[in-house]
Amino acid sequence: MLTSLARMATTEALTVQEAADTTGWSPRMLRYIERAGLVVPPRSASGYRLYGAAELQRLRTLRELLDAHDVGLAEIGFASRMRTEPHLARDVDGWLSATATRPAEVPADDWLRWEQAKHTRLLQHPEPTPTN
Amino acid sequence: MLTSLARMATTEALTVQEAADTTGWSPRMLRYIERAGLVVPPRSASGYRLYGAAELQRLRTLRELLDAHDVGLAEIGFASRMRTEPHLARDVDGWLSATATRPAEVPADDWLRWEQAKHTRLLQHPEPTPTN
DNA sequence: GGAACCTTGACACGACCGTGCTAACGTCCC
DNA sequence: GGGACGTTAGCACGGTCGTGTCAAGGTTCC
Repeated sequence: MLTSLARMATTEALTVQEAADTTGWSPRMLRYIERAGLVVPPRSASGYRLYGAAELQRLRTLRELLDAHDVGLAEIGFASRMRTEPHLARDVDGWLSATATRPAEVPADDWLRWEQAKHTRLLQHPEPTPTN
Repeated sequence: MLTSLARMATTEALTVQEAADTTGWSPRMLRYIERAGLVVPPRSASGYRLYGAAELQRLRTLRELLDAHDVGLAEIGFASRMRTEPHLARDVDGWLSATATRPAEVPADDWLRWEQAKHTRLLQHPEPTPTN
């Protein structure tokens, strides 16, 4: 609307609904995203969220990020944790670096089978049927 | 039991139940963990899971990892994804590096408030009460 | 050949994720 | 002062996570 355009020109900040309109997120999700600590807009004196150009950009790229790869807000929230908690990052990376159960005595075709299964990031299609 | 000890000495591999007993996980969880691609033991000709020393060690350290920090299997599964999918890692790290909505015009105490909120990894205690 | 184990598959369940909607109440602005 | 909008809190709902349990069927081994 004209009002929003006017305010944008003057105060350089949008309200939730306006930000929602220009980013494709719903107001509900904008609050949720804030809650997850991913995009936290400043507030007006009376508590209104004020989305500036920076936040809008961030929201759009966030959407692209989620759409591109199959990830959720929780996941990138976790990634964020990994950078702010070096303690955590060290342990997790350390564990993952331990070359998971070195596959030396694996029959080679079995290896291949579970290797593919592993690439289906988590549970998905079951079909393995254990050769019985 | 004696049986398991005997087999361990000879074939160097434990069955699910035995592995469960020595690692503290339940058999159910061992299968779940395998499904998540975190610890995948080789199989016997007839399909039995064979947990060797490497897997057992891995299972114990995994437990420590989860207990130490507040993380779940899904999370470290995601961390694993980050290392095997550089495409993903690049995008996520890139997004996080964008110093989230530079807090220049934030009233400094507000900043502090949402900064702490962010550290409650995701939703938790609500109390903020927006200064109204 | 039978007991004790293994396998997969499924139901169940509480907790959280992602989302929408409604309620109750404050703010903005004409 | 009233309407359009903001704020939070809450219910709801399908989906996933982390678990347990139980069923149906193969294996091991005495």
